[in-house]
Amino acid sequence: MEYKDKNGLTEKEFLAQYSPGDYPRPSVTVDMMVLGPKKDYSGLKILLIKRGAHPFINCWALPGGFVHEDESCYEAAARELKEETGLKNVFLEQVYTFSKPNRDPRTRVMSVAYMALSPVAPPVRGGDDALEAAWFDFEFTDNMLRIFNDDIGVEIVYQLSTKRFQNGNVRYANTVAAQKSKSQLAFDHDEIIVESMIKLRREIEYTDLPFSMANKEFTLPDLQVIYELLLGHSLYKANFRIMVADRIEPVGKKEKSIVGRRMSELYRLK
Amino acid sequence: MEYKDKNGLTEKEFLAQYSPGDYPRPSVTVDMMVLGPKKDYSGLKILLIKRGAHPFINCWALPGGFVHEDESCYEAAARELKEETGLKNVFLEQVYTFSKPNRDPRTRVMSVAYMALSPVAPPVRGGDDALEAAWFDFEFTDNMLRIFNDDIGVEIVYQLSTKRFQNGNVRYANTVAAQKSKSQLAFDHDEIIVESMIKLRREIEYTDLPFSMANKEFTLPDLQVIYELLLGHSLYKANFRIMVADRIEPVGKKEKSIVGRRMSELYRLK
DNA sequence: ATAATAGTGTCTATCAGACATTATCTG
DNA sequence: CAGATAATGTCTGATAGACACTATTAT
Repeated sequence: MEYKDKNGLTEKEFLAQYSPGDYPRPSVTVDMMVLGPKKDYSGLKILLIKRGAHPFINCWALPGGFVHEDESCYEAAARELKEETGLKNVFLEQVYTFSKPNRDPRTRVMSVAYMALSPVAPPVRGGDDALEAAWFDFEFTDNMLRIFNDDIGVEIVYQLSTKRFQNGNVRYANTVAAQKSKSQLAFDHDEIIVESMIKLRREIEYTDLPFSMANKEFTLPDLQVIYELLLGHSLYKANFRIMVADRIEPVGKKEKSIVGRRMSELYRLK
Repeated sequence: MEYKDKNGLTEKEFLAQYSPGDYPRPSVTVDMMVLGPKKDYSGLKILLIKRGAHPFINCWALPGGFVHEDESCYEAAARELKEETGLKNVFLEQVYTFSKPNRDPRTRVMSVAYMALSPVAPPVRGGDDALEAAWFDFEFTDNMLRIFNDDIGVEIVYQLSTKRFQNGNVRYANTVAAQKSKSQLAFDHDEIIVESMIKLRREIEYTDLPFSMANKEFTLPDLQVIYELLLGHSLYKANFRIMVADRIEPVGKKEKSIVGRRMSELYRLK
């Protein structure tokens, strides 16, 4: 058990004398695609931060920050998310690690991308703070990524197209974004959004992920709209209900009567 | 376009004077699960490296190494793979980034995990080199991960079980490994293998990934065996052929006659 | 009653899973 | 032709997709 190395040291002795070498070490950040529904479920919102420093000064960027020494990437993402929005205990999942040597013009910075899905899009600090944050309308179709906020007059548009790649002896298609508006997202944050959306839509097939954007108690019409917003296409009501039937249970209450006519049942996730 | 920051600098001026701050920066490595078929397709092999230094001295570990300053993680993984095995242009894909602060007892080291699938398991340097490498038999079932090499008398076994997690308001199950043999894998490499296999099996559903373990020209019985090895269960021949029918095209040759009776057609990926 | 949305019934084409049969090769 | 593997045929039950219908509420 107590092996010694070529210098005659045990593991304990080795670790006591170890000092990290002078390998060049990259900075590591987490960046997050944070999505929440509009209050009336008429669309999705994405959280962006306005950069106040070079590079990409005055560009909008995904929220994120450096990973501290004593925390995992997940913990860093959860911390940043809470600092920015107050949100905690929301769905938060690693997507991909972006590491092209020149993705940040300052120095070597790798970014571990996360996606977060929240049942709400709570107010964020806006106006003339040092760090300006805002929720933007978010549209992701087959050939277009459109992020805009009419209140502050910003529109960021990317055209999406598929490009063929080869990996081993297998070819496959990948989605790439091309800037179409005057404004752009900072760094490679367009790529982060594209990868996150692809992963998100794939995971909807075999997880309960859309439930994380619903309230604890929800109506089936609302849940269906969330599915439709995330998937980007509409669903047949009857088929949708069959699909989720064995994952939900009725609460026994009905929603508070709105302007509408018939009241819908409230359900919760089993 | 030419915005200046709070110090009155343009982006160009800012970058010229920029020096990376003294944030603590982690070391970043890539680690790879490299799988190849046995020559007779009777099983899978995994490539491991014997550690010659603390920590985990004399333990077997996934191949990998530090990401250099001028390369992406993908490039680092491809370089390490070629150095170790001579393999290039094989299927290579990022799996997950492991970042628990204490996953390496020396210092902060994050690992970006990759998986590689090769059509062959070429000889590697073994014996008494400083860096000893070897292919191990690889078995991954619902409840067991078993890695062994009878030539060198090593067996590493983990029991697999499912543990429930919560993410946002969604619960889901995850696979965890518990060491069952005297020998173990170094670091959290058991977790890396588990995550890689889960991702691999999921991706078989919607990609041509198993073709990357077949030769350019292959017979359908061979391709089916590869599918079965990767998925971990057997398939019905007729159903399998229907499933892959529209992705393959006949070469017009038959395989060189082996001991068997009828010769099978050769196909290639469309 | 009417308008509007909530919720259910049911048909069909497709497909995964299962098993049975035919075809082709060697000795 | 006997033995072995390659390749194809076909039945069945489940299910995704589509559309039509009934139910419940406020005014």
